[in-house]
Amino acid sequence: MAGDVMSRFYATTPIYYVNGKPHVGHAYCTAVADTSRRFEQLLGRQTYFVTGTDEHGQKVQEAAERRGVEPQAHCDELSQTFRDLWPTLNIAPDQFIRTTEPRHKAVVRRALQKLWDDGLIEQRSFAGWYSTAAERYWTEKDLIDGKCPDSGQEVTWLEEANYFFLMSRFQQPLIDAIESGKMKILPAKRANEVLGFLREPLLDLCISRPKSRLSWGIELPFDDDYVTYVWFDALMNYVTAIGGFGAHQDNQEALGDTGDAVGSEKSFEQWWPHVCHFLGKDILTTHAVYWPTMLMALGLEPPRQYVVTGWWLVDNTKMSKSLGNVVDPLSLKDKYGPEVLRWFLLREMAVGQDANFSEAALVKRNNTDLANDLGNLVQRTTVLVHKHFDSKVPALPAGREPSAILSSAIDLANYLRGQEVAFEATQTDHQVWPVAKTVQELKLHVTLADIMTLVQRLNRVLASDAPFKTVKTDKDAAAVTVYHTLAGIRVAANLLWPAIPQTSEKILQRVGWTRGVVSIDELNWHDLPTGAEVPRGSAMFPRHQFEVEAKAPKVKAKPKKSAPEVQIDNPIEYVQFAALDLRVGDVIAAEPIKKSQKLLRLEVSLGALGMRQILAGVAQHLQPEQLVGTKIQVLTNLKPRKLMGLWSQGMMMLAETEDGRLVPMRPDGDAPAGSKIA
RNA sequence: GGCUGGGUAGCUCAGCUGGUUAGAGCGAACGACUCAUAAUCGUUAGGUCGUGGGUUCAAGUCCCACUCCAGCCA
Repeated sequence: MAGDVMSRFYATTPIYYVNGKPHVGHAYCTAVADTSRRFEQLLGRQTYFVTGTDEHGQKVQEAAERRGVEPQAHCDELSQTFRDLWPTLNIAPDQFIRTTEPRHKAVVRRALQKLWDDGLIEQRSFAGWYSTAAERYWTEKDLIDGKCPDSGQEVTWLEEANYFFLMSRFQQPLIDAIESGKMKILPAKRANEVLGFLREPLLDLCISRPKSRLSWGIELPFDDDYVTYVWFDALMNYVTAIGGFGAHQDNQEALGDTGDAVGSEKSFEQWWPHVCHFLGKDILTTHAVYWPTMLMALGLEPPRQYVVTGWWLVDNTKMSKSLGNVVDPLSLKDKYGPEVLRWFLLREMAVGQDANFSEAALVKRNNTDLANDLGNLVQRTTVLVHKHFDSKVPALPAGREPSAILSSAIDLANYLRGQEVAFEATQTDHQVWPVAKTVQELKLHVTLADIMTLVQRLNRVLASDAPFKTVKTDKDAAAVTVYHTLAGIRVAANLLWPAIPQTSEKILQRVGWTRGVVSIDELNWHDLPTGAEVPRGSAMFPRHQFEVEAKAPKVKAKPKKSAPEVQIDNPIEYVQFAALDLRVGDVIAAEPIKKSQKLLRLEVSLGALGMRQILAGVAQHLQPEQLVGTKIQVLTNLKPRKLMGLWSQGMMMLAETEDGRLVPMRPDGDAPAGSKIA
């Protein structure tokens, strides 16, 4: 199949909207696309990878106005920050496209003209309550107190004519495309979502904005009082980038000589529809509904594949531009290096699901996967070469066979490469799949984990074959082990190249392989030439310290005989303790609750943290007067609970004596309300 | 409110069309080794598989109800 059209892979990211700076969501999606295309490249497919910026529309116009600059100047600046970011993450798009480029505007206008000529765009007048803040119309019943339900801002009654793309006509064809698998959406739950959306009648899409409201856009070719709706404009970039709708000539001019990739008459039909759109779940509808119907209307095939990524969360909250309390993940590339960040993003998150971001987790990934497993393997192996084999890849002595464990590593490598290997016999600890399979399913985290099993297997080989021992008694045996370990490292590094390209290339050098990364078909274990120089080098992945405050003290690791035995019932980790938010509170008010014999209702001030209502079951032990004006200890992050119809937003800490009395825990000395107790 | 998907070991999750003692990774414990970045290798984890019913010779695995969570839609 190699070489034919089916083996092409055109990867796109969304073109990012320039109303803000790049954040980890952008970086993640682009890194996945980059890695995915590199894997496809390894698998022998022709690939092309495009990213860029989306620059028209109201929000950009406003952002520019706020900064007091021209929209174009604003776009130039922000677009550049995106363009400059990718190389620093070792992300290598083939093309960076901007929607304000003439070549793109021309495509949008040609496309609109065609739809207009074909009667697939209609003018309709429309009236409704328009909110400038939300940039949309609302119906009467949407309004809350006569204001915009989203922004709370004033709305104005507008009546205007607009142009509508007759999207509704393509509802059934779209459903068919999804159900038949012609248009594949991963993960499957996202396809379900789209189908769910399509169970309701699909409306036509308003694709124009009157210039009186918005000037920053592409003029409609058939009515220059209007500009194009930003999504219609933006989505077309996927066509422009590969030379569709006559863009190939402009592409040639704009991009220089790209071979026949995107600048020839044939480039578009070569690449379309063999596309894989990577996108975040927040823009699923535009991509999986608007876009394919637009394409169908234009007489083109819908996209072959979508990969919908999830969000990075911090404390289960979406992380994007504005979270002042959190380390900016992107800044961690400066602290730990781009490859560590890439590895973390790709290995930690299952494509399509959400995942939690933390610096501690990143450091752990670095230390366990990269430093301990991979980096240390390279180090310990090459050191043996330097010490015992004259810094050269040892020759394979005749008549010596690799050990069983070593053979199993070779089998594993070939299995990962997709070769038919009787592999089950060689007990793997867990299920491993050929790289091609998991890559096609976009389970990149699984792909990487699977490749790492090869690294682990090689570490096992060293422990089991013990060349550092045999070298003293049977140097040939050691030579066999060391040669194969080097060869195995080469295979692993080559397979890991899509995720950590720079490091991978360094590792190849370190094991005496100077011919660069090869495709998976050519990745023969035994190709590593003997006698090649093995250069000296330092550790590739330094271990990092990142002390989580909640880390349990490790002091008691080796208890001495003299250590007193302490019986602890139900011991907990420090983490569990740290999860409790205990604070000093001032009791401002206290009163009994009518129908309850036990409960007192307290109003407690936590200083800067505000007031809390707390129901405490102490009515039979304490009078309200004994509490008002005093300080108590409060567990503030206990899940609020309703008792006797009242919310209790915390718990008062009490000592329960053996005879059943409840005694309030009171801070000794002067601790202000809100102070943390630890 | 409607639809969809979930609730499995401390944490993150696998468990396909129902079938022997419910799995992996991380963490933890213990042991081995000493070439290596105090790295590596091995052994160990006994969890009412959200709750309650039901179908079946047999159910995390199918059905019903309940509950909690997430997503999509309105």
